[in-house]
Amino acid sequence: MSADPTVRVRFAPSPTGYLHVGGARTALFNWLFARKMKGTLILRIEDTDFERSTPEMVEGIVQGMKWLGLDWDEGPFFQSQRLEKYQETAKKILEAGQAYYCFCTKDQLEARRSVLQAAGQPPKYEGNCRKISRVEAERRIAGGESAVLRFMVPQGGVTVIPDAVFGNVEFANIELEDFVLLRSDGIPTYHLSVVTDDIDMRITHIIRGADHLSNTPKQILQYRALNAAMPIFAHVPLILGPDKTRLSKRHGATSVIAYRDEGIVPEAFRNFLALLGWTPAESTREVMRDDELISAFGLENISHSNAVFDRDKLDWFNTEYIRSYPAERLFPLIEEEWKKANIHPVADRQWLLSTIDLLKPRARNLKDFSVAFRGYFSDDFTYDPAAIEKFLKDDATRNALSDLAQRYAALSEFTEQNAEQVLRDLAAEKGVKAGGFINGSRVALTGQAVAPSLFAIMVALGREKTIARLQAARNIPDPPSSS
RNA sequence: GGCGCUAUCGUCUAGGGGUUAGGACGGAAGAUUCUCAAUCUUCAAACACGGGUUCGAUUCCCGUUAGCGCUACCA
Repeated sequence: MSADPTVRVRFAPSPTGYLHVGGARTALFNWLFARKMKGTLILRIEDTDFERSTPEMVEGIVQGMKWLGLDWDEGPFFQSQRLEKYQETAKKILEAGQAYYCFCTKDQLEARRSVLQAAGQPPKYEGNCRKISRVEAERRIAGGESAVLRFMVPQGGVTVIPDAVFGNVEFANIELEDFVLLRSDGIPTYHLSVVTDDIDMRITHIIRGADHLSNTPKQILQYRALNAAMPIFAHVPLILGPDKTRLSKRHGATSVIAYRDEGIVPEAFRNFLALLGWTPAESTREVMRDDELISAFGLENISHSNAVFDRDKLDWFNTEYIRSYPAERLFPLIEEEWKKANIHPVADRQWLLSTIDLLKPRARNLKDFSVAFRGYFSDDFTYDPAAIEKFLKDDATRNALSDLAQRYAALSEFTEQNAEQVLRDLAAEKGVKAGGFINGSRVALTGQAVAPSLFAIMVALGREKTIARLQAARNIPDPPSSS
């Protein structure tokens, strides 16, 4: 598929207060498609359910999209501010003879539904008010009765959805009920507002979750009634939790922003999300940058089946990105983590950058730089009890580290080579393996058993801190004996 | 219940009438001995079930089962 600047797509979330994972993936696919085609991405907030929507809730969605680096070209538009448009469309459908007023009350409808259900019938609205003529309906409305406007679904035939991912999907019209277009207070339902806006905004491709597939015939019917050009539909499978049910709070974080707070790099999250339900036609490599993702993207390679959100794989992507990022790029993200952890490194930027480079091959998460690697950036760090247990529990080693510290103090030049030589000489004199001192020193210096090469650490920390921490090893409390 | 969608290792997936059914994450084992959550090597692990069609089905068709979705004056 080649660039087509007339392509117009939209991401149309309802304002729930945050951008959830499924929504983010839909937004991402729309974004990838728009960027690939050099088309236009529109952000539209579907806030016609006033009871559940507030303007502030949009902030969470915008924040999530910004974090993910998904920019849009038009909007955000708010459906709550376009109410007249929906009334106009409703009127057109009414004029076309494809809608009618319904005076049934909620209670009546509910009662009828339960009767039908009890009788084993599909609980759909039976169209009782179809027989009320328009003049009579208008007279009753003028008389103060409240009514909804329903679409008049054909009572036979099939509506087929030409879907770019699922192919042709057919629905028998008889299965559809005469759905509500306008509520009794004049507010449109979703079915009316999407169609109105998608036509008005000249949307060419509707890329959205597969949960909308079954609703699509209702929308196609409206396009026909309005004699409007049909967009291309592309329904993308849903994202499931590990138990294969729809992803929800039960499964952990559903808000995209929570992943930022958990130390995930945005590009890693985006890469992971892109590959959930889509695979590039010919690629074996999974770590893909923006431009690769964009040029490889296509509706035709979207999967037909739902995908389970795999946290382990996300963490792997995160590791890959942290490792491959230059320290410069990691720096602002890590600074955020330091701030949150109350770490204020006193060092010049160059030192910080090179230390980040030293550490990043072993990082899996941005939080590592403020937790496991805390000792590199702050003197206020703790010792991992398991590390002490493993490498630094006997007094002989601890005392030897003090000797080592003294020799380092006497050294004319403190380099990796010299530091190693001194340590190995000391071990030889004491008739023990150097490894014991190396591992013990590592724990004394960083509090961790997992770390880069010891002598690189020493030089990074500098002679002063190295000596101080080696000497402090004697005073490290023994780990609480655990069973 | 009705309608729709889906079904390849635990997970994401490639593949497709004849293949040792491929890759990635995760898992296991080994190497390294300056640690490992690093690195390298190796291994285990899948075509849901039943019928067709066919010389031959994991692949095509039908059914069953299961999962998911929709079935509102929610979106």
